Amino acid sequence: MLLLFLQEITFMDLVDRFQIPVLEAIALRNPQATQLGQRIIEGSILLINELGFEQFTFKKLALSVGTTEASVYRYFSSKQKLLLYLINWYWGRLECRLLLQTQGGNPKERLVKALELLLVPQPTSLSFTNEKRLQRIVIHEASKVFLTKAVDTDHQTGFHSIYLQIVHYICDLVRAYQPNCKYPEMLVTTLLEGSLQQRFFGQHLPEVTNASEQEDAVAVFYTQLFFSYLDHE
Amino acid sequence: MLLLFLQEITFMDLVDRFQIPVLEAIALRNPQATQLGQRIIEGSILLINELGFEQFTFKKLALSVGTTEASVYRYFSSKQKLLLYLINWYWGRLECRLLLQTQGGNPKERLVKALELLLVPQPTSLSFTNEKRLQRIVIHEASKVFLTKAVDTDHQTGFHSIYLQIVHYICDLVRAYQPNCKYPEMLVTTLLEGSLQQRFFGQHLPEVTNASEQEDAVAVFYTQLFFSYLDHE
DNA sequence: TAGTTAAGAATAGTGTTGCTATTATTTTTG
DNA sequence: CAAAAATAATAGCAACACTATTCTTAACTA
Repeated sequence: MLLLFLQEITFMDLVDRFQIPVLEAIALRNPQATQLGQRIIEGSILLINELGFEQFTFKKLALSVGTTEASVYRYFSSKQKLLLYLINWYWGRLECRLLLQTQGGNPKERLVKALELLLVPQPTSLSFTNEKRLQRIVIHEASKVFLTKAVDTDHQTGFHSIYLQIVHYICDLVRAYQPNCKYPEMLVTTLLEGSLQQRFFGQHLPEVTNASEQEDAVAVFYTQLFFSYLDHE
Repeated sequence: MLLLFLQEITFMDLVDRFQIPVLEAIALRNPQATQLGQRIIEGSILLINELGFEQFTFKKLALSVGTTEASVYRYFSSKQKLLLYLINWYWGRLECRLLLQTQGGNPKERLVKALELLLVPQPTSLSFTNEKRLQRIVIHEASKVFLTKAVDTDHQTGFHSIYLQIVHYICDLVRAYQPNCKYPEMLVTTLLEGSLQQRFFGQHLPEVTNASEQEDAVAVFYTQLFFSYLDHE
């Protein structure tokens, strides 16, 4: 019991302290290393949530965390980079959980665990409200790091490498479970992106989803979809 | 043979002349009704393709079609509205095709036809290159009409009604085929949005999709996914 | 046919955004 | 403690989204 408790602490710690090399390439300085940097991250999560990414500016951010626009530019060369940083932070923690929590068991069990981690919002040691806000940003803004003129150069620079790793890792689990699967990548990204989109629809266009009907509708639907496709052949 | 030819012409005509009430609410004036309006539409398709929506401005558009920024604002109150117009134009023509081409047959046949219309790019009477460009805009920019702070008011105003109608129509086909299906809306939007996203990945992040492997991979995958889910229960 | 109206276009703005160069201040470290 | 490095503040610029106002031309009408 005590051991379990200690493991819990250690695990939370691991996920949060997990070093993500990509993040250092995205930011000009490491914002976690200074007090101002941390205020910038905290403040940006609050403000992007409040205003939406389009209305969010470094000037407004600077005002809200008590600094100047130019100082924010010393950490991030653009607001797009800041968003990329936040999104990668989120994916980085998901990847960490995936690697730690899908080690044991047979292929099916590992897949089921992976789907749970993807589809069910996970608790963290971040403050509850901050975690909710970051999830809201992922749901509302994550696609915007792809849907930009800079995708190709961002991709070349490796800014999306964590996302690629996650997709690749789950595809390997899929192939271990069902070696005949012809389109594992499509299946996995359909799940990843689709589940986020359904949560967006649930909040804003409830007519085109069933996400608002039950708490776990998204997880249930995509798990069924996933395995009925894999078990069909 | 002659009759078939005439029918072809009439059909093309129908799709293109199809009146879309939403479009009139989105634009300040009907751009199809004046020569300048048509140049604005044509020019915006070219320029959004070239620059991406973020870099696209009314000033650049005005320059490229030989008018002034203020004149463009007499047709569209913002560049977001112009994008909404283009995307709704695309959905409008898809809806028209759906209504015309999925009338006969049993539920299964109607569903198969509907999926084909959704998943396989359709020829039109627009110039081939212009049609390609509009499809590229839908793939790269369509989500941006949802992912904005104005979703809720846009939705209330009915700016997304064509999209809702399409989803609703196909959901009815799904229910006719498989009355027990618990999550038809999720299934249909997963297909609609997923297929666009896979084409985006195919062009920019080929590692996370199988869309680039064969010409028809997207259509094949989503058709399989769709029916293995519906036939599973 | 002269007069009224309205659509269309041009001019010239306003306020905001994204970003940078420069200078000043604080903190770190040899 | 002094030099170097990190951090912050000032001020500014070009571009952007959008608007108010005026001018021009075409269309209808008495």
